[in-house]
This record gives sequence, C-alpha cells and structure tokens, in this order.
Amino acid sequence: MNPQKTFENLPDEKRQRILSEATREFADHGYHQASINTIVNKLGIAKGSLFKYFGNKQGLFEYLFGDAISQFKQPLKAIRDTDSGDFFQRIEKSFLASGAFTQSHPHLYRIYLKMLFNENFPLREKFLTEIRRAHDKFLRQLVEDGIASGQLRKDLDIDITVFTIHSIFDRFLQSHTVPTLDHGVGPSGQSLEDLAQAMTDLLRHGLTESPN
Amino acid sequence: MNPQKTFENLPDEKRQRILSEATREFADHGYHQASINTIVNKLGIAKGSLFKYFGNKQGLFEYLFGDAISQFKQPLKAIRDTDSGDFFQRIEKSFLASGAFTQSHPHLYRIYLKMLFNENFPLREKFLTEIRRAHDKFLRQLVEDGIASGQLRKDLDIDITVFTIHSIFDRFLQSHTVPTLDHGVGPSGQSLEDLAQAMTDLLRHGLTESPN
Amino acid sequence: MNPQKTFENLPDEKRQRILSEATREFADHGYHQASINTIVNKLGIAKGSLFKYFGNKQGLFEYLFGDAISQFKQPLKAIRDTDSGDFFQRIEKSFLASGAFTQSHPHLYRIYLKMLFNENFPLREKFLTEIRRAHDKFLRQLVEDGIASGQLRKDLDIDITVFTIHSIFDRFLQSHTVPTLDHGVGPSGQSLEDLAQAMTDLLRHGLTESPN
Amino acid sequence: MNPQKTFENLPDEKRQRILSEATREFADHGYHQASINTIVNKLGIAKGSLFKYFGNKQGLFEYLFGDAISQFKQPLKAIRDTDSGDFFQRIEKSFLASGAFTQSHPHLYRIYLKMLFNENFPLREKFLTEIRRAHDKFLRQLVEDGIASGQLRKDLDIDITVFTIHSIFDRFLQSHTVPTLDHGVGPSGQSLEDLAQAMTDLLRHGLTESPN
DNA sequence: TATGAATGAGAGTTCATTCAT
DNA sequence: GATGAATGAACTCTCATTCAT
Repeated sequence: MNPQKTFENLPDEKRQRILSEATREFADHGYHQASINTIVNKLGIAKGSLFKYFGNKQGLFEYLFGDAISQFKQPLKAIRDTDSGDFFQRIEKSFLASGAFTQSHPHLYRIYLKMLFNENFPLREKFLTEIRRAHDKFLRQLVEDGIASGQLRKDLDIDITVFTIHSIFDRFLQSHTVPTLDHGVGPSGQSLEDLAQAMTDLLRHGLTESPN
Repeated sequence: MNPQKTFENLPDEKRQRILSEATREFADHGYHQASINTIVNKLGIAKGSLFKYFGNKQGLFEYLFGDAISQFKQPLKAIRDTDSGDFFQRIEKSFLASGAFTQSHPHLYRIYLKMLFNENFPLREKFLTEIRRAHDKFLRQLVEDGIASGQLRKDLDIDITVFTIHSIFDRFLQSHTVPTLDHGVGPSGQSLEDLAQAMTDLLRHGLTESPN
Repeated sequence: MNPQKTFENLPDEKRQRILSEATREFADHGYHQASINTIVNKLGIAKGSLFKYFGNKQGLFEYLFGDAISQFKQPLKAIRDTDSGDFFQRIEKSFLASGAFTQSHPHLYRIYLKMLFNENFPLREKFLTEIRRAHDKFLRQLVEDGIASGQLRKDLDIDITVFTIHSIFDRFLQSHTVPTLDHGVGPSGQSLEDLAQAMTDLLRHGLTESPN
Repeated sequence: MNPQKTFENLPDEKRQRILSEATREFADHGYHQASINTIVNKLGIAKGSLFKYFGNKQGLFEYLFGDAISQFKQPLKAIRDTDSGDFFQRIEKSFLASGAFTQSHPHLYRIYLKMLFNENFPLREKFLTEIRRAHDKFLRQLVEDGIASGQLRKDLDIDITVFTIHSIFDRFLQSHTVPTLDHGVGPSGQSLEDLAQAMTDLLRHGLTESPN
C-alpha cells in the first residue's frame, strides 16, 4: 500500500505533531543539518515509522514544504479576488495578509528563507520558482489594474515596479519573522499595521506622481 | 606559541590560497556542509596543518569571515567621504559600488547571504550586527543629510526610509549575485547600471514629493 | 490452534500462489536477502498473515523447501524403477529426467544451488544431506547393477565412480539452469539431448580409447 | 591522497590481519550478510579506518577478491609452463596444485563458491568470467597438446572434453574444501593425492575398458 | 482470522578532530 | 612545523517481527 497513505490515515493530532516537529527541525537547522534522530526522539516515535510515512528524509521534506506552499498562496488569492479597485488598499492588505501568515507560520517561513540562499535543499528550484511565479503574477496584475484605472503613472516600467514592490514585500516579511535579525536598528519596534501603512504611503508617492 | 601566528607567518601566496579555497567551500556549501577534507585535498596540504592554524573548523571560518568584514565596509566609506551633496547621486553611487563589490567577491557575498538566514553559522550574531550597523549608519547619515539640505521631504520617517532603502539595496544586490534565483521573472536582464538608475528614480519620486 | 494448520486450510489456489511467490523470492535473492515485504506486497496479503501461517521467515522457508524436497526425488525414483538393464541407457535417462525437472522448477533448483554453498540457510544440513543421500543411493545402485551385469569394469572403485558421475551430473544440470554462468565458453549452445548423449558417451569410452 | 595507498602502506602484519578477517567474514556470510561491524570489532580497529582504506564495503570486497584472483591463477600458470609432455601427468599435477591452493585458502574458495550461485556479489560477472576463462584456456591447451601428441583420441569433441574435465575438477575441489558438504557419502575420506590419482586414471581409461 | 502500523536493533557511511611520527 | 592515519559519534535507512484492532 502507498506508505504516504499510512501517514494520512493517522489521527489528525498525531499528524500535526509530526509535521510541526519536523518543520521546526528543518527551520532550525536547514535540510542537511536537520536530524531525523532528533525529530523522532522529540516525538517519541520509532525511527522506522517516519521512514514508513515518507520513504526518506527528502520525502518528509517535500511533503512538508509542498503542503506549505499551497498555504503560502492562500492569502494572495484572497486579495486578488477582492473586488476593491483601490490599488494601495490592496497592496496594504497584501502586506498585512502575508505578514499575518509568516507570523503564524514562522517555521515555514524560516525554511523558505534558508532555501532561498542555500542551494542544497531538495526540489529547491521547483519550490522557489513556484513561489516566485505566484508572487509575481499577483503583483503584476495589481500593477496593471492600477495603471489601467489611472491610479498609477502610465509610464511606469512594470518589471521594475513589480521587482521593487517585491523587494519591499520580502524585506517587510523578513523584518517581522526572523527575530535574531533585528539588532536594535531598523523600524522593528513598530507594529505590523503601522509598518504596512508607512510602506504603502511610501509606495504611493513613488508610484503616482509623474516626474518632471 | 599562538598557533594562529603560525598561519600569519606563512608566505603570503600560501595564506591567500588557503583563505580563498576555504571561502569558496563555505560559499558553496554553507558552514556545516562545508568539508575540511575537500579544502585540504584541493589545497594539497595536510589536514593537521589547517587545524594547527585555526584550531578547528569554526576557527577557520571566523578568521576568514572576520577578515572579509572589513572589506565589506570599504565601498560604503568611500561614498560617505565623498563631498558631493546630491542625495540621489550618492544613493546611485552606493548601488553601483556595492554591486561592484559583490560582483568581484561573489564567494564572500554568498556566505553573507547564507549566514543571514541560517542560525548555525558561528559568530553569526556578531558578524551580522556589525554589517547591519555599518549599513544603517551609512544610510541614516545620507538620509539625514538629504533632509537637512532640503532634498528630501521634512516629514519622512527616518527609520522607515532607511529600512526601505536598505530593502531595495539588498534585493538589488541579490538579483545580480545569485544566478539561480531568477526564474524568468523580474528585471534581471537589464544591466547593473540601468537597474541602479531605475531604482534611484523610483526612490526619488517616493521620497521627494509631499503628500496631499 | 496450530498456526500452520491455518495455512493448510487455505484454498488451494491461494496456498499455491503464496508458496510460488515465496519460492521465487528465495530463488532470486537467497535466504537473508529475500524480503518478506516484497513477498506480501506482490501477493497483496497482509504481513501479519504470513507470520501467522509460518511463525517467522525461517518457518516459511522450511515449509517451502521441505515441500520441494519430495518433488526433487521424483525423477530418480522413476528411473530406478525402470527395469531396463542397460547401464548407460539408464544414466542417459537420468541426465534427461533431472534436466527436465530443473528446467520445469528453475526456482527450486536455484534455491538448492544457493544453499549448497551458503551456510546460512536454515536447516541446510538436513536438507542437503537428504538430497545427497538420495542421489548417491540411486547412483550407487546403478553402478553396482552395472558391475554385476558385466557392463562395467569389475575393478572400478565404486565410491570414485559414483562421485565422478555425480560431478558430471551436477555440472550438467548447472549449465542448463543458471544462465549467467556461461560466458561464451563451454558447450552450452548445444541442446539438452545432445549434451546428455555426449556425456554418456564420454563416460562410456573415457578419453583414450578410440570408439568402434 | 589515494586512500587505498593508505592501506598498502600499513605494516604487513596488520594488512594481512585485516584482509584475513574480512575474507573470513565474506566467506562465512556472503557479501550482503557480511557485517563491517563484525569485522572491525574482531580486528579492534575503528570503523572509519576500514572505510578510509577501501572507500566502502564493495571496495573492500573487490580489493580482497581481486587480489585473490591472481593467486588463483598461479598454480595453473606453473603447470602450463612445465615442459612435461605427458597429458595425464599434467592433469594430475593440476588437480593437486589447485587442491593445495583451495586447501590453503579455504575462505577464498568459499567466497568463490558462494559467488558462483549468488547473483548479488559485486563484480560477479567480471570475476567469474576471469576465472572461468583462465581455467578453460588452460584446459583447452592441455587437451589440444594431448591430441596433437597422439595421447588423446583424435575424434574427441574438445568443448565437451574441456567441460567434463572442468566439471570433475570443480567437484574435486569442492569435496576437499567445504567440510559441511560431506555427509558420510562420497570418497572424501581418502587423501588428496589418492583421489587425484584415481580421477586421473578414470579420465584415462573411462568406465568400460579394463586397465592393462 | 486478517490486518498493517509500530518497533528498534543493526546496517553502511561520513567527517571533524586528535596525536604519534 | 608538517603530516596523515586513526578515531568514533552521529548520520540515514532497512526489515523481520509484534500486536492492538
């Protein structure tokens, strides 16, 4: 029988405990340095069980992160399907929604960040491309809508604009998720909401006024 | 005798070869996946020698990266000491100078990126704080100069502004250093110079116009 | 209740399928490398069932091979009960009958060959002795009949003769059962019948005397 | 540095102990069932050392058996280079020389026998072909010499003859090397020398012609 | 009776570190 | 000072066996 099925037939609580513990281990140590031994010891289950469920270490990681990817995308979809035509309102909502997600799933987000700069994660190309594409597609549509509706300057370079928003987006998320990165500098003392609004304002003025 | 002294008494060329090879290994594989075996084999020196020089793997890394930190800071100092009063000109110069540095020291920059999101690097806190502080101090001074000279809006939140410029800065560097991160989206096809100018323009409009 | 009884109460077809699949697995991989997992997966039955039937891996093997031993002996009995008095005709018939058996039960014969030189098979001593004794008893009677009837030299050493015939017998069987053992040398291209006749002739005349 | 070199630089005594212990383990348990743990524990050396010497389990086996192959061939070469023209004398010498070899290297010979009937040995094809070819080439030359010099019948089928001698050869060796295969039947009680002579005589005269 | 999830000892393998030469 | 052989803890992974359902 499909062994992954075995895992999915487990009681919900146990399944969540396993995924959660494994996620934490990968978040703390990255892929190669994460230890199956540590995971099963903390969980109090047999080593063999984990391998029954996922085949091998890579299988566990792929299951766990593939699962996370779809959750990553949820907030964005919700925003895009909003019928509000206001560009900056949607941007701000996006900031907040993504921030909320990374704050409630800090381990997943830390895995993502590790993966970004560590070439050794399995399926790294596939996963990163998937995330990147989703983000870009989402932002591009927002920008195009904004230009079409006259809220943004007609002469904006869409590539650059998407790239810039994306950059600020990323940094915004990072600053509120990875605690040890804040060393008393930067605006991290402020609330998520304040920061989101301030950044939206900054974008507002950069993107709307025509240059002389 | 202080064993690190042993290393510093080595012929310059040998010292450079060792640091260079070790840097490449850490850049390629991160800290834990980097292999002392690989390094000494490529160098053709005895394993024991490396441990004599640096005590252990961590000692090697700390020596190597501590050495690099000062180089990291060079481009910024050069800009700050420029007497040009034009804010956006200095920003653009900073983009270009940092871009030039990361392009000429790709291994160091890749170590930095890995370290950013991997908690397992030795002395990570210390090193990152040092880099971050230098950057922030530099940008803060630029922004304050810009406001004082009337080139920037008086009502700018300095923390947010520094943070935002820093974000775009980082993303700008990443996009020109980590090749596999570009998946056909984003403005990566453009030249370093074009991109620097475009981002500066975007900042110019976001930071100068007063809101209504 | 005797758990092996459970197995014998199974429908004939299922019992045969189980024995057949297990035999194939042991023939392919020997005793220790044979995998209970593989067997039950191919059969589509529960792992626990197999252990209920046979207690453990060794029990399965002993049941299966003990069952086979009696089949091994069949061809020899048939020859011995032939009343033909011609020694070499009976030898040739034996060659052919055994060859036919190993060709129709290749898995059993491969298990036998593996067992011959692998001390780790369970009940190896018992099984091999049983097979060897049956063969020797059969050949010894043929040789004694041959001497008594004047077809063989009176001064033959019976032990040596039986041993020699046995040797050629074994080699003959092996050459037609284990395909990968022939590497372009030896007479393997010939048919079973041709080979049987040639070897019988060789036994008849030896290497020096010219045939009439 | 070439790690196998490390092994070859070891003191002779240690090298022999390692090879001997490993050979015994493979002889006792075959390839897959042989345990590196057992070997290093019996030797009292670190597990890592064995892997330094040979890379992995397969490397150990290949080194060990490849080394043995050349030793296997030595006795045959010695016979072939003998200028004695007497066919049966050379055959008898071959029996004795090979018997002496397998008796003084019983573990190697047991590995060979296991390999013959177990498909899972690494490099099995290569090793077996090498041994088989050497034997066949040797016997073929003896038979051809025997026919040319008139000692053997002109009409002998060389393939069949070589095959038959080979068969008796193999069985002869087996009977004197694998102790547990003798179950009170067969001529194993006799000395190596007696058996060799008896089999040579049998080959000389066949089973029917009375000796003069 | 039949099931298949859980187990855990043991497998092969890696690698930073030590230390006698 | 330089060497590299030796170490052993830790790693991922396997599989016969058990037992609650």
